[in-house]
Amino acid sequence: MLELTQILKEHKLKVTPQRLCIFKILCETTEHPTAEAIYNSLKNEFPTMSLATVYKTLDTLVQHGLIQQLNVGEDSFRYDATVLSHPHVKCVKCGQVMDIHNMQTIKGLREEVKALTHFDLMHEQLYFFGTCPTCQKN
Amino acid sequence: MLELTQILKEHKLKVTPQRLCIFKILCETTEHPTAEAIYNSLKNEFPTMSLATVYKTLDTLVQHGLIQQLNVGEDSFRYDATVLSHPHVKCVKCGQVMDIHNMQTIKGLREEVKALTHFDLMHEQLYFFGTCPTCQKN
DNA sequence: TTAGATGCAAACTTTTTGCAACAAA
DNA sequence: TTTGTTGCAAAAAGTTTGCATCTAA
Repeated sequence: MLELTQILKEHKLKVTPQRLCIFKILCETTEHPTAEAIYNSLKNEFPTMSLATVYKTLDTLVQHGLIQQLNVGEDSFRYDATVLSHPHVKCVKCGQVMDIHNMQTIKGLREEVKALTHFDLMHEQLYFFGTCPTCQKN
Repeated sequence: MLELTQILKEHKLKVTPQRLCIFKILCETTEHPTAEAIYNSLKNEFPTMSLATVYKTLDTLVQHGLIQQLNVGEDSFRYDATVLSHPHVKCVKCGQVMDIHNMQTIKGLREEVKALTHFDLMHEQLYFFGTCPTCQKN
């Protein structure tokens, strides 16, 4: 928590309990929650917290590069505290979204895209869809 | 147009002027339009066309695997008549979304994801972001 | 003290739904 | 004739905005 306070200060953001708590939730979960999900897991601790504040805070954190916004083909956005670009895989049965880290083949992929399109690439969003090991058994 | 009629019939879909026209627009463009954009380009020719019909038609076509829905991190969905899975690249300056075909490195990517996650993979959505050659010059 | 954040309600955007009239097969 | 489609309006869902109050610095 002290560390998160520090990070917010470094970005010249006022350190409020609401911000800290939203940021903390994102850092501690691997579930890539939506704004609504974050709001629901917070409103016990912060009964006066409003969904608008969640959205404003998430927007602020995205603007400062502290979290990233995901778009997994759903009707709402998800958020991820891991800013380093990494692919995600979503289970079409249970709906969970998982990170995939340490991919070796991405570098080659980027190079091929660059060669084919002549774009000056900045970042990418890679989403895979299928059935997770648990759902495969059922 | 005859060909599109044929395709709709093969899927046991009633062939209406609205459906044909929406399907045709998607087949002829490379711009990955949104529902709204399709509606706008149609309402001169079909003054009674409603946006709800566009959405219903797009949904029907997606369900039958005749088009695919894209989610390029925007607030609305785009649609693509090329069903074969292929990556897309979006210019962060001018906003255009382009197809990338004939990627050689995707197969290796899929295999690595499969090995790392043990998911039974079905499809993927790969989006790259950067500056297009035209915008680089400006 | 002051710049900026919160929280409520209202607005806005995109997409979906209900249903009566209509058109393709 | 029957089954499914269209088109309107209303609703739903997600997100943003305006503004008065409040709070961190």
